[in-house]
Amino acid sequence: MAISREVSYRLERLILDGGLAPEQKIPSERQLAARLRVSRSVIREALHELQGRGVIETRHGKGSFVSTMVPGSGDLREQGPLMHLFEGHPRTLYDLLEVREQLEGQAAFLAAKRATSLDHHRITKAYRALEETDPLSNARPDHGFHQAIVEASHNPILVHVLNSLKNMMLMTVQASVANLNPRAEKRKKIVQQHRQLYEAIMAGRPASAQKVAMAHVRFVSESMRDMESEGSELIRIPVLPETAGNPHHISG
Amino acid sequence: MAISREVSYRLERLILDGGLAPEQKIPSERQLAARLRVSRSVIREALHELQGRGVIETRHGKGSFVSTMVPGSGDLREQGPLMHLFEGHPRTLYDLLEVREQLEGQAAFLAAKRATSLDHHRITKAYRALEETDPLSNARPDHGFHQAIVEASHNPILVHVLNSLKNMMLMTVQASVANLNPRAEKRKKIVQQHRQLYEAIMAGRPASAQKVAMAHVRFVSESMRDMESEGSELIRIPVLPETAGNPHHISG
DNA sequence: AAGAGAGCACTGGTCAGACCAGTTTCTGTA
DNA sequence: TACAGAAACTGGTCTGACCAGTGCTCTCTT
Repeated sequence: MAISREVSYRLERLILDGGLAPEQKIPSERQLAARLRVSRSVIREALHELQGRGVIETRHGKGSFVSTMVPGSGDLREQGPLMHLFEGHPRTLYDLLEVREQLEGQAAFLAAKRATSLDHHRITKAYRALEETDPLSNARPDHGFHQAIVEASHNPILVHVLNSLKNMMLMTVQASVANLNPRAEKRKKIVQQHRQLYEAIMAGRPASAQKVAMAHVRFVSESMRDMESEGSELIRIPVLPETAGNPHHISG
Repeated sequence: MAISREVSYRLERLILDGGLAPEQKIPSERQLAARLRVSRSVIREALHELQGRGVIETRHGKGSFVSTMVPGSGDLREQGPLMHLFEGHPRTLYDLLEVREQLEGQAAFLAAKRATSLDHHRITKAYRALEETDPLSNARPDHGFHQAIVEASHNPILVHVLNSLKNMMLMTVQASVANLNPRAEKRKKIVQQHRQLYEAIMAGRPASAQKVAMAHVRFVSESMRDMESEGSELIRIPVLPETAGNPHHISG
């Protein structure tokens, strides 16, 4: 599928499911481009599509805003501003991961319990792709692997919620960056966890799969914390006025 | 006005005013750009807008074509993205509860761990209201109690996700009904679970709180299954949107 | 002559970088 | 202190390049 279409879907889901309130400002085109790792053209085309659907409105020099009348958002509207959570607060990322730990664990549990032979096939395929790819160059296989597991849970609600959370994570800078900047020794541990998770699910050991999956997310979370506390060269997109730097040079 | 907007209007008018019939191919992007004397970017953005409005469809390598479906004639994009999940309603409810079991458990766990004295106060107040109300006449205190616990988790993401799930549940018929139609003996068990949950949180026993909360959701789920298999009459009541969680005092 | 295949000429899709045009914020002066 | 101007944002447009599907055509083989 075309990337711009994917992007527009993701943004729409984020807006409709993620509780972004009307009149809420969404990140600038350049920020979105950097975070989603696509060119600005793609972002602009996706935004124009959402504009056509009436999901957002754009004002020259100001930004793009969630439309006041978003169809189907009636129930989530009164959630109040959730967007401010994304603006530079690293805390939110860990809140996200805290929830994800639980849900990824459940997904693994259910996958080990319910996976059909077709699921097994898909998961295996994704796992092989994961093994044979240089993690530094491409994070896609990692996503594919986890996605296959989540879908093997055969719980559409779970799939949907985890998808929303993943989209939210993409809005934070650190998440993406950290995904691509694993230390060697940490990378090794992650590979091991992936293998354990794979084996537990294929062997049909729910409790074990759950435990490994939860440990995996927790490990990722802690790794990010480490990198952060080390004051390593985390690239921060300054949404807050206090850290006014230049938002360039994000792409990897 | 923005040029791309003008272009999309002109094209739409051209199509709708009879110039172009459904399934008819419209000129290529490069041709349009040359003819209207604008860059291809502008054309692409305008086309994406029309795509969002459902006026045209685009196929890679072939071109753009007028949609068979005319805009404005009530079509698919009315319903929110969540609603399609409820098409086969019965199963979805249990998927929902499956996820809730996990997250309510986590919320209870975190609440027992992180609740401040203010949280304790709120939870106690909600619990007292719960005790003193006839559950058959009003389900509000039940919501309030759980809401207070979730907010005491101090994880805004968790609060948000559980709120969304609760809103989803309210859209299913059975959920509301079952909430109001508990058998006497089941009601007794639920009261007991509430008490255990309350005590575990106030005493700061995370593991215990989690266990009880999960058992509670699971019990509710199983009760619904029982009622369903008994073939009891499902009273169809309209969903009341006001019970949707109030965004107040989400501690920060 | 008939068929298969390679190549080419389209189509849309993505990218990079530059510059223009509004808006907001910071800053140095009067 | 107040105000005007300079940054530093925002979206809007342009250019030119290249990638990726599609389908026609022409040639070479059989």
